[in-house]
Amino acid sequence: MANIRDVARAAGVSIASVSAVVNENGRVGHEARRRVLAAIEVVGYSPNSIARSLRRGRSNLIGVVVTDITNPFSSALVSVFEKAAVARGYSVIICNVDGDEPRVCAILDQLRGQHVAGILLTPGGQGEALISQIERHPRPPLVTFDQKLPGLACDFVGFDNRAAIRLLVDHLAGRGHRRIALITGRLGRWTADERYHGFIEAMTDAGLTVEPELVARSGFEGETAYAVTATLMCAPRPPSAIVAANNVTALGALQCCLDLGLDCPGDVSIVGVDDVPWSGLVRPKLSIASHPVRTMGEVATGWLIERIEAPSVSAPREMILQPEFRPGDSCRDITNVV
Amino acid sequence: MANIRDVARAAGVSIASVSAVVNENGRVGHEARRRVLAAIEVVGYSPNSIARSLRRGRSNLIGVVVTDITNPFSSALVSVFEKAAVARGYSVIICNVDGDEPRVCAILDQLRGQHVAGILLTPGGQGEALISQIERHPRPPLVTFDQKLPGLACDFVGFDNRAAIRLLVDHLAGRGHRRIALITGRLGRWTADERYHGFIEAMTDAGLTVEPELVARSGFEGETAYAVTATLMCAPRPPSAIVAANNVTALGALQCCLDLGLDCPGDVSIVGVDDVPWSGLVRPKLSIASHPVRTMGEVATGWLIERIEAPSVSAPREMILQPEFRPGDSCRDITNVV
DNA sequence: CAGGATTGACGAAACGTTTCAGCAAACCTA
DNA sequence: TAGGTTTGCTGAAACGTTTCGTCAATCCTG
Repeated sequence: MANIRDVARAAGVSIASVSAVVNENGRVGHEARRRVLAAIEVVGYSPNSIARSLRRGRSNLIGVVVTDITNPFSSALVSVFEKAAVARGYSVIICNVDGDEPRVCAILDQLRGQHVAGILLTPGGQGEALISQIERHPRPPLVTFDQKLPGLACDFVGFDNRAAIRLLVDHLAGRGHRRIALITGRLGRWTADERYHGFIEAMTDAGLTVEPELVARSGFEGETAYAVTATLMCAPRPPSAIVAANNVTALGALQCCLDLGLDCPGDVSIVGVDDVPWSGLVRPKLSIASHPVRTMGEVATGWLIERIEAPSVSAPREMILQPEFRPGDSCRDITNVV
Repeated sequence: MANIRDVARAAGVSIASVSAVVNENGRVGHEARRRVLAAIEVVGYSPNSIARSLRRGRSNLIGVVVTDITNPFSSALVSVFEKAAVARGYSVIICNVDGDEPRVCAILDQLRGQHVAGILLTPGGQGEALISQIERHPRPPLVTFDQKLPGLACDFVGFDNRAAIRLLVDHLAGRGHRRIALITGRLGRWTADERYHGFIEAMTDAGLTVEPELVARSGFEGETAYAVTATLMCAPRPPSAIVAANNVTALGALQCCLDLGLDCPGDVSIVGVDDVPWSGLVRPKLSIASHPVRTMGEVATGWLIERIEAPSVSAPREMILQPEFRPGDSCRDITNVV
């Protein structure tokens, strides 16, 4: 493949001039520029971005770390992010981690070795080892997304998890539900903790009591949600409504109820956080608190690229987006007290 | 960040020896190796992969080009691919293209400029300009996936689209359906064409006639499928069954029928190609011909890395995986001829 | 018109790695 | 022990850029 030297030779100028033309910086005369552009065309030159990265000390790669790319939440994020990054001349390296912290640390090390220009991180995991690992080394610009790492000073784009749960609880309470169950994500993660506390708060504010046996711990996957739902619904006094901590757990819960022969919303009402693209086809249609992942992705990308290109050290920013209640057909009114 | 020179100095050896230790090639004595490893630990060295790539003439990046990352088919592929690639020491650059050919060409150019080690390509688009662009330049190892580019000599991992449609048509015909509609993807693409021809063949073999007004052209998106389904079902003599060309179109068709107040399978049977992860929650559960995307992804990754690491020019390979029929609740028997 | 400022172009030094040729020492083999 | 082979290690040359300092030529300005 033709390199900058070939172009210089063909144009009869120095390689420094070619570089100046290509990068549109430095001073180049009119005639020289013309000859360089022509030569580029002739020899079919395109800059070697590896050499450029080496010289510049950083690449044009941005790493995006997600916990599960097959979750529609992640793929929506990647989709938004990739588009915005490419439009600004960056390429996106995707790193899938299964949520365990050592793996995330290893990935971050690897990204550092690649000298990526920036990192968008959806942490997953508790965060302690991660934070210390992040703070130990100098690091490229970093924006954390969705999962907050408390105590780490960096930009964060997130979601008001408490408000989301509150919307759901209020809706159920308003329709007369009193025995409301919660299926949480793995506690210890910021989002799961927030949602858990949001549940406690909202229940208390609504004058309802949180019954410990109605708080079920699940992972973020549909399978575990399915299992805990079975336990919930087969208990002597099952709840009249279930609040699921995220999109996939809501679906798992719904599937479990259907498989148990229960009618939703007849026998049990189910609500969840986070929309999914095909939600219109799930019957009954779930009532949800929407999670504006696309907007969040756009903000995060903008912030990250801003930090990459203008690395003036300004204070970490934080943006928390608000949920919106979207009613479906998965809740019913409770008129007579159970 | 510490570089190889720092390690050499700390260990009291030459940088060539450090390199030999790090890459586990070359001859290094026992004592020297020990000192190098210790020094690496002390100075906190991790190799600069940009410099390495420059010297080696290629990076450890693999590009994966998909047409729509939010389609579960794509994200399953990316998930499988990323895992396998990372396990072998590669990183994955993700490139989302919206299906138009010039964009794919531009992306390929860019990947070439990045000196990626290999490319996994899910073409999208007709292919003529693409093929000529691919063949014009020297290119890194390339495996095409799902969409075949007829005439391009490179590895291909695909799916027996004709057989998939045949399974569906045979199933419907076996249950007495005679007026069977087809919703195709965009014709001109290999997969869509294959499915179209598979439909014609299977119908003919089953002794059924293909009625032109029952062959509807749609894009690959749920929205367009929704629209053409409306046209199909509102016609004077609607079909008793619909064969949808892919996962998303099947969902679009189903949604349309439900919205029209039709019962599925009571009023119309619907079948589709390709599974989706949440299919268990769509009611009625669709009968489908499964698309083994995970297996396909594993084969493709293996082939690509094989070509990267042992670039002996062997003949292009081709692997076509077979569908499997998975019955759901979206079909009924037709006993009395309509 | 003298002197300084600006412009246009260039050579060469980095960036951090891999790898090849070379060299001394140690090791065989007959 | 002489000759050749193997072993362990090293210096230096690339890979293709960007960028800095230098320099001549041209341009102002008073």
